[in-house]
Order: sequence, then C-alpha cells, then structure tokens
Amino acid sequence: MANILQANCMMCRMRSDIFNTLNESELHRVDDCRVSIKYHQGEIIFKQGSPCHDFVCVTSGLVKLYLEGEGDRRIIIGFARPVDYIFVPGAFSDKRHHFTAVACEESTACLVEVDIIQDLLKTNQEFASSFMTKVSEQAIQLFDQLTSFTQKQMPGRMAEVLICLSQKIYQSNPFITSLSRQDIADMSGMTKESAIRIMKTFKDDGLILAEGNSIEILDFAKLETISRNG
Amino acid sequence: MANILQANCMMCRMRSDIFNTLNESELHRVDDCRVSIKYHQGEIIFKQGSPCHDFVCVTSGLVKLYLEGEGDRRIIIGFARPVDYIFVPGAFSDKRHHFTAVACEESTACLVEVDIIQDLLKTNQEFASSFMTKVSEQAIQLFDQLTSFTQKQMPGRMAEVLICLSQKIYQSNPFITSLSRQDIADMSGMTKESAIRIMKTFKDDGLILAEGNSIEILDFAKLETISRNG
DNA sequence: TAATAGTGATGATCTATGTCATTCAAAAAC
DNA sequence: GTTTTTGAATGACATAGATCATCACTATTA
Repeated sequence: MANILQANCMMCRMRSDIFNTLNESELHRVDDCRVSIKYHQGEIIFKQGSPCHDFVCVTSGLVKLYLEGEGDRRIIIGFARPVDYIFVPGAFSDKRHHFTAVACEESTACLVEVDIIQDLLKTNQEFASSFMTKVSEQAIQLFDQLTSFTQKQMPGRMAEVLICLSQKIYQSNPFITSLSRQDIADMSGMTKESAIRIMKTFKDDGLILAEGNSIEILDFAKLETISRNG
Repeated sequence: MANILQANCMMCRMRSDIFNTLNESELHRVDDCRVSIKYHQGEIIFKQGSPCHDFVCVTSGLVKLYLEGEGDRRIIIGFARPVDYIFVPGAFSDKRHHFTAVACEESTACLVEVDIIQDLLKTNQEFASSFMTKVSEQAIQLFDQLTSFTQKQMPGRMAEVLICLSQKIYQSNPFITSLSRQDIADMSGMTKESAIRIMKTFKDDGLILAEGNSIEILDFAKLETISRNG
C-alpha cells in the first residue's frame, strides 16, 4: 500500500486491487494504523503457530509462504509479490498463523491490524466479495498442489514449477531468481538432491538452461507435456 | 435443511448453523428456491469440472468429496455429514466445481441456487462472517492434508485416517462404515493394496480390529504416536 | 592467508511403495 | 442352484525417490 513515493494508502498506486472497493474514509482508517516495514533476505515476516495480529500486504520484493513439517521439511504453498496481500485463514478461526512467511529478497510490506480489516469486511460487502474470491482461488490452487504432489512424479512436478516460476512469479524468460535449489525442491515436493538431478536431466535434454541463479526455458511445449503427463 | 418432519427451512431443526444468522424473510427466500433431493449410494451430487449452480447442504447420510486426478486416481479431501453445507470455491471464481461429491450411502441434500446465497452474503454480514470462518477452517485442513501426504509415510497417514474416522466422521468406536478400502486408501493417499497391507499390520499388532465394514480402534494412544511420528 | 560455512553437484545405496497377478469370499444375477 | 460379479486379501517384483557421503566452488569471517 505504501511505496517510496506515496506515504499513504489514499494515493498509493502500489496498493492491492481489493482496496479499490473502499471509500475515502475507509482508506483513512486503514492508513491510520498502517505500518510499513522493510525485511532483509531470509527474514521471517510471520511464523507458523504464532498469533496473527496483522494483515500483511507485500509492496516490494518477493515473499515465500511455506508449511513447516517435522524435521525441517518445508512445503512452499505460494508466493506474495507486489501487490499481493497474504490471506491468513487463521484470522477467521483460531487466530494463529498456519504457515510461515519469509522474505526471499529485500522486501517491504505494509501491516494493518486484522481487526480493522475484519470490520471492513463486515461493513463493506464489495470488499468482502473480492476477498471471498481471493480466498477461493487460493483454495483451488491448494487442490491443484495436492493433486500434483500425490499423483505426479518428480519430472512432472519440476516441469510444473519451472513453468510457474517463469510465467507467474517472474513473468520473464530467462529469469533471475533469488530462490535456492532447496526452495525449488520445496515447491515441488522433493529433496534438494532430487531437484538438482531432475534439473540436470532437463538441461541434458535441452529443455532448459540453468546457470546459477539464471534459468531459461528453451522448450516450453515439451515441458508442458511432461508436466501434464506426470 | 429439510427432513422428514419439517418441510421448510424456517422450522427445520436439521439446518446448518450458519442459517441461524438469517432472519425470517431471508430464510423464506432460501426456502422458496430450495429443492430437497435423495441420492442413492454411489450417486454423484456434483462433478468436478461441471458448472456450479447450486449450493448443497447435506441433510442425511454421508457424502464424500474428492479430487479427480489423471487415470482414475482420487484424493478424498473431506466429507459432508448432516448438517454440513459444502463450500464450493468455484462459486466465487470460475463458476466450476473443483471437486466431485458422491453419496457414500443413502443421502439427502437440500439444493439452493448459489445466487441466493451470494446475495445473502452481501446483505447479511453475520452470515458472511460465519461463512468466512468455515472457508478458513477448510483451508487449514487442506494445509494439514498436504503436509501429511508429503511428509508422513503410509503407517502415519493410515493411523491419522483411522483416528479421524472414529473421532470426527462416525464419532464412535467401534464404527460401521460404508467406505470401501479404496475410499480409505483415497483418504490416506495410497493404493488400495497398500491400505489393506497397513491395516493388516495394525491388526497383527493389536492396534485395531477390522472385520469387513466394522472397525474398532483398540490402542488409541499407540495409533496417535504412529500418526505423529509419520 | 587461512579457515569456516553455505550451496550446488554427483554417485552409491536402500527402501517405501506402486504395479501386476492371483486367490478367496460374498453378494448379485440369471 | 449355478454363474457372474465385486471387493478384500496377499505375494512377487520393479522402481521412484530418499538418504548418505563426498567434492567443488563461493563467500564470509578470523
């Protein structure tokens, strides 16, 4: 909601679309309790299990959202980029975070008290409606991830992840990523070693080009076939 | 919302809690377009991919909800029992069903046009709020399932499923189930053969007693340990 | 400059789990 | 009463993918 140029929600061009449904006075209420915070790479924005006080909207950088399992195992369930707000289901049930959010690179976010947002959801039905849409889309994405993780095998999952990175997250090809191989593994539900191995076979087959942080997809069509066939 | 005794929403004692937030006239609106339908075992209530016209509330029986993957593979993501309504995320995005609902046994359900429900969500904020809570809880459950499927191995997943069946779905021990071994496998993310094998080891170890449709948990504590340790 | 740590890469195992084939029992159909 | 069908059970086998160990390369710190 805030960026370097605009220090308030009303004029902010970085703000999430859902705020367009708010009127001037509602925006003022949000702005009054808004805090903009800068995070360094690797810093935790909020942690799974902790109480959720704030509604988070990412205004710059890239934030990864992951589930923490037993023994350091992680599953990345999504990312938040400018200008995404992070839907926290715990805000409506047990007031706890159910996943962890970490800055993948230098990032800024605006924090707003959840109470304010929940009040707005009650008084502004258009706002509530766009919120419901967002929540629903996230649920649908989770369905896809569950299906993919349990029914596809590694090459299919990796192909899916690479396409997602290029098309949705970075929207460029080639793309420079701040994600480690471990992160890519966490996105595709496998160990780091397996991720590296699969990427190597893709490289050997001329499907991609991967050199450190730079990844380029050479054969989109074939990758999509692999992704579809599991 | 309707049962044998009460043929309208206003007097219905079977109706879902969320309808308690509606006033008389709102309930009348729901009742006016309500249709109560009886399903036989195995019948599809709605199918993944099809357009979603109706909001479904289960009034008797048991309904399984599953994702359909490639090649007949299924993942059961939950059940609806009296009196649960089924949250359909597609209703708020692409107007398509993203999972399939099938009656596990003789079941009845009330169908209400989604438009009516969406109108109510806009005009009655208390109704919307209880709806949001429900949606959030479902998302959290999906997180747990994703973690379990990718990080636990078969005995852990099976233990989890058996405890869930006894405590949440049937709320009795022993319990008689209308679910097949395939269904139990679909709940725990494994093949039917593996499910049968794991259940056999549980039987041999004296943790459960399984005889056809009847399942009894003998050692809850140990099952929970297995479930936790993956 | 050396030392330490973090990440990427790769090979050698090991095992959890899927696949396939078969048997058996019970129920349903004829 | 026999035949057919359906679901449960079990064994043999194959393999995807985890685990473990090692090594190379940077980047940071002493």
